Amino acid sequence: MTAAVTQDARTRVLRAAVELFAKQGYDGTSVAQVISQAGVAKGGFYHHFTSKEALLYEVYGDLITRQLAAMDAIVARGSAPGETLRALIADLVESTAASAQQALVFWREQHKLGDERTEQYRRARRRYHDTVTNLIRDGQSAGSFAAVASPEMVTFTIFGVINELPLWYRPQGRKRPAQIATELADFVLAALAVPA
Amino acid sequence: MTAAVTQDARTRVLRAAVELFAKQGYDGTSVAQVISQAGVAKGGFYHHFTSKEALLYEVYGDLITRQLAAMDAIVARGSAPGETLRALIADLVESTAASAQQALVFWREQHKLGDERTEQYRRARRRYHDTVTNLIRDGQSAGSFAAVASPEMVTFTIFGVINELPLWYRPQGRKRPAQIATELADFVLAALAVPA
DNA sequence: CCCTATGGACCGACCGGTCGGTCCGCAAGT
DNA sequence: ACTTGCGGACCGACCGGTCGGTCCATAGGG
Repeated sequence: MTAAVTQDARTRVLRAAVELFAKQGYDGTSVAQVISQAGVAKGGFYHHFTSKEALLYEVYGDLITRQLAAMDAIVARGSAPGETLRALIADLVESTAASAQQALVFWREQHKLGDERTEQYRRARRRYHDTVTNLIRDGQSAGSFAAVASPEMVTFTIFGVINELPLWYRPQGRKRPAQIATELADFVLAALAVPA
Repeated sequence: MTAAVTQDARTRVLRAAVELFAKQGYDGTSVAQVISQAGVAKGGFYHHFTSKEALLYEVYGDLITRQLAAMDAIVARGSAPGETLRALIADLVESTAASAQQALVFWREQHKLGDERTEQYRRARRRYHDTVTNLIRDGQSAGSFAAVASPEMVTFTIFGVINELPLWYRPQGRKRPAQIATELADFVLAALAVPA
């Protein structure tokens, strides 16, 4: 409501955490560093977050939720396999590039996700993974895609590039996210193209 | 020579470190955990290693060196681009699968590589990367490969899957490393195939 | 006045690393 | 063949400092 002249403490903490976790890793970042960069005292931090771990969950939960919602919307269109795959790649690449730091933190720290609360993030990613695999498998069965490799291998390849994108993508770089997405989709669809 | 009934302490420490770093991350693993699993006391550890960081360097240095040497040998054969690319993929996949934990540790902790000593690991990976990129670029110029995507994008894709292989590869799984390598090479070469 | 938001002193546990010392295989001295 | 001395492998108590987390005082809007 009140348009705060500076962001509220909670938001500042979240932003500082994303930046520091991306740069130094979760275990390599102390709560003291986070609150110092956010301009908040210890008490203020623990007023908003129950623990350092809770902070980590919040950092990567948001991106995954958005990507999953976008996936559902794209699949719901019911387009041809090739078109659907292209749209999925485009959204994944662009949302990952737009939130590269969150994506990097999730990717690097996902092995810390062990408890009940975070298992759902794993399941979310798993669902995304399975959806793409099924899309490719169905496309191959229907003859829209060539059976040049197993659906699993193709899926691992697609997610492999995208998951590592935060490591090499630079917002100031030559290539815009849309162009990266196009190139990747071209590459994948060329491999899956059925011989004329 | 003397087939030690138990490995020497140094080797046990190294093995324990790889395992724990892969499971919990470098910062998430204490020296106390490493020495406990290795069955060595604190003093014994610091007799063999100057610091915890030095231990990390040793854990991932060896694999990179071997992969780079294999790459040089393959390139030196001077085979056709397609054949060379297939051989590089095969070696990368198989060596990564065989040393999945080291590969995982390197990939997850590479952002910690900042000092002089470790910069060489970065350069080694960079050289591997550039070699593949040039191979694809030359192949495209010569007409052996289709210009379906930029050489950089193709390279990122290949290394993307392979770097994430430790996350999903299971030695007891259905697919042998050689089969994974074949599938991946088939996929990549299908995309790069020039239309007949 | 109470309730939410915040500050900062403070806590015990644990961190990476040090240090003085023990143990033992082995080669030289006799 | 027995003794002596030495050097490297290894031990575990201990260090200062930092960790994540707690607690209470306080400020200020309703």
